Amino acid sequence: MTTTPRRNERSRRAILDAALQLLSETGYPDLTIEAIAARAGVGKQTIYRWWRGKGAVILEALTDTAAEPAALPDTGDLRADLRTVIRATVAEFADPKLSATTRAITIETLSDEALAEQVRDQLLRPQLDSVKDRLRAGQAAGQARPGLDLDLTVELLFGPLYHRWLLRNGPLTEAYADDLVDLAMSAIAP
Amino acid sequence: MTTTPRRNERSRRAILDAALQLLSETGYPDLTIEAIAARAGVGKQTIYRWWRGKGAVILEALTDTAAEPAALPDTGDLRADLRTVIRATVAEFADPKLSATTRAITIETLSDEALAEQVRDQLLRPQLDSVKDRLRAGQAAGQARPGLDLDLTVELLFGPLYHRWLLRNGPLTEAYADDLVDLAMSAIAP
Amino acid sequence: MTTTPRRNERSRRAILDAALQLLSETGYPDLTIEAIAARAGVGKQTIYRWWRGKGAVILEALTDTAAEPAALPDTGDLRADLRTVIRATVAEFADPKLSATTRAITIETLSDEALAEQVRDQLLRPQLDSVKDRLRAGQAAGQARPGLDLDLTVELLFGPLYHRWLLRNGPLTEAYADDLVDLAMSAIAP
Amino acid sequence: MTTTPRRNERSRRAILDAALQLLSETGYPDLTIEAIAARAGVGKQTIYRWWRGKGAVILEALTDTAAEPAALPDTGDLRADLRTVIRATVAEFADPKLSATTRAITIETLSDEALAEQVRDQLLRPQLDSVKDRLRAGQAAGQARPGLDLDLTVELLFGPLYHRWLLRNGPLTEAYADDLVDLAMSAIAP
DNA sequence: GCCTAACCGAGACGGTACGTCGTGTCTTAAT
DNA sequence: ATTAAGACACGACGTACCGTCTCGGTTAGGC
Repeated sequence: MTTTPRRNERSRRAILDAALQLLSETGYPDLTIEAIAARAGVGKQTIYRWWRGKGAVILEALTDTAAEPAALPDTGDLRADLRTVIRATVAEFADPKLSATTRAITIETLSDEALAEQVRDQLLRPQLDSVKDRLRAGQAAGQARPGLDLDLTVELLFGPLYHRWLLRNGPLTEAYADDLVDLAMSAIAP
Repeated sequence: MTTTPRRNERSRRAILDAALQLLSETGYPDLTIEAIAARAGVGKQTIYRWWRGKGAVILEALTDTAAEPAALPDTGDLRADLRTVIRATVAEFADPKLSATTRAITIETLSDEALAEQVRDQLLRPQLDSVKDRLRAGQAAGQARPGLDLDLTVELLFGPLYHRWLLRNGPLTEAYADDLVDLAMSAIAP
Repeated sequence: MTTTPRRNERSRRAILDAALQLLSETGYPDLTIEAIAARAGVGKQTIYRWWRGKGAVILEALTDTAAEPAALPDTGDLRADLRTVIRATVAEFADPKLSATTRAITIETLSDEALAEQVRDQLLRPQLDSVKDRLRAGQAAGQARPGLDLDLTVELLFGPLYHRWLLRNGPLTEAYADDLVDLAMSAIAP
Repeated sequence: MTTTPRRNERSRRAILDAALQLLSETGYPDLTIEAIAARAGVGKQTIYRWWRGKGAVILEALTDTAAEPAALPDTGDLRADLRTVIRATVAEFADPKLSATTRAITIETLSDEALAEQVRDQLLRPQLDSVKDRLRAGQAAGQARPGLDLDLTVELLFGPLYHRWLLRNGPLTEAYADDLVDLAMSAIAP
């Protein structure tokens, strides 16, 4: 029987808060463990003891805060509901403040396979799955083609969005969101 | 009359070559200016004199090497031609060796606006534009809807691909490429 | 209550030893912090943490080693005793090996006021004071004029010596030492 | 027959002037060839072509400026004349501005044998010799002992002075100068 | 008065060391 | 046993100068 780690919750919170603060202040590449420890009033060791690196800290900070599963509305109108979610995502990406954390975690993801899995499973999948569920309901309601590969379809909606955002390949506006949904819908609708 | 900067071409090549070598050996996060300079037999100052950081070096190395515009084939069959290009891109992303550089430059892109612009204009746009041209030809040939927003359509093809690759959201196989093209085509075709 | 600086004595010794070694090998101007750190198996930061520069390191190395107060003999014959000490100093200056450290610290002294004070108080003064004491005893014994300014008199003995050494203004031999003492004695004796 | 070097006098002057300026502004250890060249509006090569290093530049600047042989007065009173010259030297050393150059050249002297010789022959010896001449005249006039080693005697006068100055071993005042001369005179006078 | 070498300014180059920063580990003292 | 604090070995950072090396442009003899 393993002894439960006598972990200091006060320190944990201070570290996660400090990390998010510093992230928005200095940007991810300039974020350091040293600074987090100092800001949190915590020894560096305490961070290294419980996390594998700054990526892991940020990930926990994120999942800890935005833990809501973001259930998708079902108004009965598939196109409208997709508009709602795509518009929301576009808005989040367009806001430098909000997209900072996503950007941060995405960077780390690119060179840390293990972290990438966690991010995918804990942050990305829940979001995509809720859309997938809505699409499935749409199929049942006859608003989406029965044969659709739903995983692929979800990517058809979010992929272009991430692409434009990451590669800065164009403006992220509400009109863009609507156009994207409309184009995707022509592949989705029966 | 401004004096032409008497830059040493031999050094420039040595630096770019060394950068690409080291990139494939150690990966981007562990790539250092110091190592590039040592490998190239060059003073660090010579790198800092002409580039803003390792991101800029890699970018130039990339654009310098793969400068070919990658003209798209036009067999008359739009779907087949798109399959060709998407399959090729999937193959590139699936190969750890080849995708290392793209991954590298994408990382830097995420936190360097200026670099991002250069990457977009010199690497990304030429690729996307060639596909856009093919789509336009497809419209003329009646294989694509006349009203399509071609920029959006191109993103519809490549976005999901980047999304899956960056976020490791699924396998990158030839079958995936084909399914993606088929799904996109149902939004493209008249 | 201030926390005692938990300084690593092993590192301190390794640094001082390495510094003295390198000093005799390469000479002071070519002595670098980098080399000291490497030789000592120590991070550069550890040197910068505890010393202000290479001058300070050498000073501590010197005071740490040659901490003996060098008590002057008193045979009852003032002239003979002064000969002894001046001959010893001449011999030290004439030996390239031994004078290397003195030369080194003197260089740094010339452009570092704070260091100069430390050198004066910790290395120079003890030596001069022991001679001053001997002179005072000489006065009591009637071998030196009662009215002598002893500080000045000490400088009269050592000044010419340093002058000849620093400015390379003549040979540093035993005969020179004796002549110097004799000349000075004619100003000292009643 | 060697061709006369077609040296640019304008550049030479600019370099020497710049060197002296910078010396008084930044101090000798922070004086760089690079800065001299920039200040003088001259290529670095031009300096390296004609001098062996910053020590040599300063030396030439010094000998070029203070070329006056500084003939010693002979009022018939040896003690008074020595007071004059020692007071003047003390004053020079006490003035931070004036002593900067001497200090600079002395530093370089300590680790450059060849330069040391030049300094000794071109700057130091002329000064000492003029005092030596005065002492010789003093001997003829019966104000100095006939048997004196004049080289040693000169050092007896200047040595303590340099010692006090270099090692910062006490104040450099007019009273000090007078006391020093008086003490030395008691070794000089018959 | 022309020709042609040497000299000039400018500054890029391969290097070395600088002093700083952050890493991840280790040690200490205090809960 | 965990914590805050921070020293430690290490390695890269970006900068400053070093002394050497082209580059054109200019300048001063020798013809």
